[in-house]
Amino acid sequence: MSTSQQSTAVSASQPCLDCSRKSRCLGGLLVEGMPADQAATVAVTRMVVDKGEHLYRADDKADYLYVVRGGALKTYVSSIDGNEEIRGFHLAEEVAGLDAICQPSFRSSARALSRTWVCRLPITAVRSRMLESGSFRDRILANLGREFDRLNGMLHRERCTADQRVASFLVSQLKSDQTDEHAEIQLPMSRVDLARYLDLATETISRVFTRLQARNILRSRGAVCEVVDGDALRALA
Amino acid sequence: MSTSQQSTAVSASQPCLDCSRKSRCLGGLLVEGMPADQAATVAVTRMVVDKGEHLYRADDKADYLYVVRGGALKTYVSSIDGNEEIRGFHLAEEVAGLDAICQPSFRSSARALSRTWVCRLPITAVRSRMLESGSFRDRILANLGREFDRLNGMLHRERCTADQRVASFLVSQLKSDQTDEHAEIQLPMSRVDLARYLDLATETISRVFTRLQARNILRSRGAVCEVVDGDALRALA
DNA sequence: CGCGGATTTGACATAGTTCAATTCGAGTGG
DNA sequence: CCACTCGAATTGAACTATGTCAAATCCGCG
Repeated sequence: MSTSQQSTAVSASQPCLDCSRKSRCLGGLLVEGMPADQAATVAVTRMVVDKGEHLYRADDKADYLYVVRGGALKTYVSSIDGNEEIRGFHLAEEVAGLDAICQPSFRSSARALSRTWVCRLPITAVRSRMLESGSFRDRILANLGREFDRLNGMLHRERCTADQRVASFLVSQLKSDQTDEHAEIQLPMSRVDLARYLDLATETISRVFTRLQARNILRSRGAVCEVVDGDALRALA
Repeated sequence: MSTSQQSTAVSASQPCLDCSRKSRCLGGLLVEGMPADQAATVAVTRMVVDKGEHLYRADDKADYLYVVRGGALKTYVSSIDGNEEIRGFHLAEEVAGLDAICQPSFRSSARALSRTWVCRLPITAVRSRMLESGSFRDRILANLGREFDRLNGMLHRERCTADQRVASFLVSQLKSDQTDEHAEIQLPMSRVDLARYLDLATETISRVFTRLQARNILRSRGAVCEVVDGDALRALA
């Protein structure tokens, strides 16, 4: 992240109006095309969340959704035995809490994996804007659809072998702008969190990484993970 | 599409208007409060689907959603190796295809487990009605929320032991109107389909049933399944 | 009554877990 | 700059739940 200035500060004016990402970001689309006086009342807040801190917790009233500007989040539900079942990671540009648009409260908790910058959007504004702007409504519906796809993908992934789960996870982390060979992935989560996401033991994660490295598909040094043979990786998953 | 086996009885007038379930059913709510002439144009069709026939397939254009009147459906995605990953069963009163409201095409296929009666609702009508009627929009959002919950529940269930998966499935099949003890569940799906739903081998399903029977929690005779000790079953899950 | 698919049972194989021990690596302080 | 330290990651060895394959039994239906 290039942001040296950590702006917890609430901008005097609506922050999305002069945000550099307004054309791509949900916040920008929320105020796009609004009369200026209406846009000014949309209470979007920029926030910083320290590593390990919660953004929201399951059963909290779902008043806001969050767009990640930098850093990374995990969303999880705690099972009866106290373990975190991780349901998703959210990196820059991604939205967290959207599934709660249909519900009064969050069904999962969100916590920062590292210091994370987010924009907080009032759900009421989002809901009402859906009625005013067709393109905004479609954007939200598309996001919901992607959320369904993500959950369906998780269900599929968890019916695969450990190698396939890890491979398909890594493929999903490959940005499309990376040239196929020698792409470098910066994994923001610990092996423990990855294990809780893929429903494997951390030891198994570790063993799979070693195996992939032995087969010259991967080179992993801690959080950095260099994909040596992208095709082989994709073929696995 | 194998429409050949799908017999279609088109009622002369809009079928939801004088349907006995109109107060509970999505179809009824769709036309409720509409001016009579508008309601008449909403093209809801009653259909019968024979056992084994498809209602829709993955990648079909998602023009309709379906309310089950009687019988049972399964929705599934076929994985690369040709196996059906069953994503849900839909019994009477339930809705299938709703997740496609956000997408141009279905992401799963739906097939009848036995002769099944459904009402087919045009998605365009549903989408536009969402803009006109707040209560209808909320009903749809609530259904989408339940769909998210269902998928999250599946994710949780598949992180449990075989006994827990079966137990929690059986508990989910217990109707609330059944007195706790000696409730009888009529399972509409084969052991094979149940296995593909819970991601277990059919042999494992069978063994779990035998185990539960040995512990006097269950008594199963083929498709009929008598819950002898509901509390024990719930405690397992 | 007997056929054929569905279900159950048994014996064995194995992927992944668990527990324990070792190594790595990023901070920290001298 | 080098030793410490402490948690995270890796490796090893034994265990177990579930899968696989094969055989036996059940059950609905012509």
